[in-house]
Amino acid sequence: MNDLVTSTDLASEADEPKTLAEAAYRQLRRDIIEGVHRPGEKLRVEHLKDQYEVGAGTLREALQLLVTDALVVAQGQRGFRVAPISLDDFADITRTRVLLETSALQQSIELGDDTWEANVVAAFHMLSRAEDKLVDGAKGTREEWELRNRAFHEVLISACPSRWIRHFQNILYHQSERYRRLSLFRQPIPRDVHAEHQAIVDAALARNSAEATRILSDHILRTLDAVRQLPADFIS
Amino acid sequence: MNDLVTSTDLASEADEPKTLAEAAYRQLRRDIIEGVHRPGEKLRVEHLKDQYEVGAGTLREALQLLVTDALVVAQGQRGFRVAPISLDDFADITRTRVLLETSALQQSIELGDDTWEANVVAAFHMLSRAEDKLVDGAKGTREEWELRNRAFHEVLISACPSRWIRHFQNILYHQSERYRRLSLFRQPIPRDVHAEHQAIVDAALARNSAEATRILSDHILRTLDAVRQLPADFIS
DNA sequence: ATAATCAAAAATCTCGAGAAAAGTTGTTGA
DNA sequence: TCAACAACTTTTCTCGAGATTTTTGATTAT
Repeated sequence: MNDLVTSTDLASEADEPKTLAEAAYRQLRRDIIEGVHRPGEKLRVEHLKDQYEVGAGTLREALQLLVTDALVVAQGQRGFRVAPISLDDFADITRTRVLLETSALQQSIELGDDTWEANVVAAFHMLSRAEDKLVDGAKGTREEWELRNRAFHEVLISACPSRWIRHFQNILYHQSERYRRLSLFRQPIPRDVHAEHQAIVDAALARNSAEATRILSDHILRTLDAVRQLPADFIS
Repeated sequence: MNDLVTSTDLASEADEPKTLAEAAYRQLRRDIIEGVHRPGEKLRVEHLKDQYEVGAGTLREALQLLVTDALVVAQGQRGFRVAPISLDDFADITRTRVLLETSALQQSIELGDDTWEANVVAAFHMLSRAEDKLVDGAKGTREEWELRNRAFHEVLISACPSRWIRHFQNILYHQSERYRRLSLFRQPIPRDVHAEHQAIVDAALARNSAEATRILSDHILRTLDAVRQLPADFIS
């Protein structure tokens, strides 16, 4: 049932890294998203090439790839640094996500076939299971939940034929994931997220486009409100 | 009057290239957009490094930067090639542009101040002048028109506070520009584009958001219809 | 004490050569 | 004649050292 979903992103993602540069890229991306490298931190090639066990030029390429995702900024002749964060930026990311994701969902609902429906309920089921394990608080369950949450949102819009919207949505998801992890967001669990997901699934399967996009919109925007109520030194 | 506009893109663009890699990147981008390197064409590093007079590693970096703009695709261990084109892709690009650009215009109309209005009329004036010269058919006037057309569309949404929307819109504009130049589109001039631009300006200054976005939407989508009526070997 | 100037140090950027992989051609055997 | 295998050529990928640029720290003059 898993392989119903086929990854057709612009930057093909799913498969194994075929080159050292790409491997370093993925490790670096993971470390940045998880906050190992702090926002605004300078990324010195000479220092990192040992840590990631690649040559200088190779690491350089990995950094360039991260510029694509806007997780790293390159400044002229002054090297690289981790993209800074701000509340304004997160608000921007969230609103843009709403714009893209609602449009994508609308098209998905319009065009999705039986297989899409099956994928949606399957992904929702996986996510629900992950939520059950989450209350126990065992280690690694949070990681699992993040993955399945991402998969759920991805499957929802998987029937949207626009590769560009999915591409941009993908970038924004990485961005907001960074904010989510960086913030004290590691709090217990998001609110009654389960009910919201359930409502989205119901509306989607009922082909109620207006309702589904409305709920999804609220769902995404709620994370913005949550971050707004965080301590001010969040920007770090 | 010109410096009213401040470039605040994610990937800062306006200034001079500060590095060899970036210089090569811009030349390559220009050549790809103008069709010097055809869609699907293989981009061999060994051959291009002489042509652009940089080292192999440097050219490699330039190619990576182009992957960001989705003008070049990198395949695992099999080098780079110019991103292929298709009618479906162009349709996708155009529709996504409509989604982003109308949203941006709506916010611009809502938030734009006097300076924004001044920039809009100024850019429109520059564009109109370029159209006048265009009928003479002197060389280089087409280039000038493209630049000012781009500037006009950029200024229109310049009051949109979302850096992300402007960033994505920027990428898509490059993409559609490639299609426009690649196609036989070099035809006389787009239709009565002037009247459409005029109508957009009027609606924007009247703060008639619904009207302005409707016209802009039609305006962008019309280019899609034009391409649809091109010979089939357009995909080349 | 503050500001400007200049030299040392660190980091980035660039390059060409060597290692690994992919693609091509020619040969052998059924 | 066709398919499979092997050696060769081409291309990509990787690495470390040298050249430029930026940054830091100390010195001097106002």
